[in-house]
Amino acid sequence: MAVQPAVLAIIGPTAGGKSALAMAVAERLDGEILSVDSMQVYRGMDLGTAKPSFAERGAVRHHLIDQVEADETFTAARFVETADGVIAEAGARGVPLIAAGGTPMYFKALFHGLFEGPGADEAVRERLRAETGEALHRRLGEVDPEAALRIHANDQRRLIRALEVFELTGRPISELQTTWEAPLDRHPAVWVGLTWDRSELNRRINLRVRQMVEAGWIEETRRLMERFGGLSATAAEATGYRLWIDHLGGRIGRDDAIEQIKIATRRLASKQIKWFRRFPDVHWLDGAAPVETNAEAVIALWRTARGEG
RNA sequence: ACGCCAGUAGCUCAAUUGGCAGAGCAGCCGUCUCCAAAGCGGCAGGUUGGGGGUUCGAUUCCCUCCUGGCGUG
Repeated sequence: MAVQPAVLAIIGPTAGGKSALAMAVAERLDGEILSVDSMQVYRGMDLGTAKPSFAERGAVRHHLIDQVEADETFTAARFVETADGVIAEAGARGVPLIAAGGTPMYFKALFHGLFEGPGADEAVRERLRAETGEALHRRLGEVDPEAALRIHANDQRRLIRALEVFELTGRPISELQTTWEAPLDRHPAVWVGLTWDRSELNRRINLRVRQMVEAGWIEETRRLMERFGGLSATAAEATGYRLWIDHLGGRIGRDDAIEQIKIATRRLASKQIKWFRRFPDVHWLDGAAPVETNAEAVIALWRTARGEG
């Protein structure tokens, strides 16, 4: 007998209606939502990350939102650890869990697993960061030729990680990394994706960016800056916040910032689409269809997979 | 109307005294295993505003027209 899925995964590009669909499905299945989003984990970064409202969070329980302060660091590994706990606990209660979000890396890590290895070591990284990419690449070539072949000499971030793993374990990273070609089966799940016509999605992105600004995104950034003085390196990677920090510092005009945010968001959507379309066994639905229609289709898939015909 | 400045890739700009027209950003493709809304690699992109002239050779010098900006009337 096949394993009954305990998770319903909803993937798709930003501004594509994942949250609305997840809400609709969660309400009908009496389920809870697991946010698979690398930026909604930061407290106070609400408007810019399109975080669900307090009303929505009151109606349906959300997990993996507001995990740390905006001046702290959050990682894929920490996401997996926390999400594993949420899935186990919801499973024990018999509650359906809807994993929805736009961070492909987190989906990969959660359902495929990260390799067993050492975590980040800031001291080691700091030391390696001082070296040139060429020096790092040469050194990696000596201890792990296979990884050196894959990682470009300019890709300092990955060179540092590979050398960090070698220093900490004495084993090459290429030997430790498990294959990501296998099915995404760490947690049995039903996979649903939303597809979009690109120009239609771009229209939605432009509209949403404008709405976020009108809702007070710049003020939100100002509050974070007053509170922390700056965002952590990871939090600052969120689209938009860095532009607003520059805007508040008088380095860029409001309209220019908005334009750049629209561009960055379009690029984000493009990258998400490219990652997600390689995920196996996804039931793709038209994102432009009414939420009710898609919710019904998703619930039907879910019931079938669970043998609840 | 006259004078000055500018016009080069979708955008912002480069191009030694005339010598194969380049870069950043955007776009497209790819990559991604503890920072991933990040990072990295690649590709494509032009009748140099139009027309004429000088020259072996013009984005560059000359003439003319067009467009935009500034100044004076």
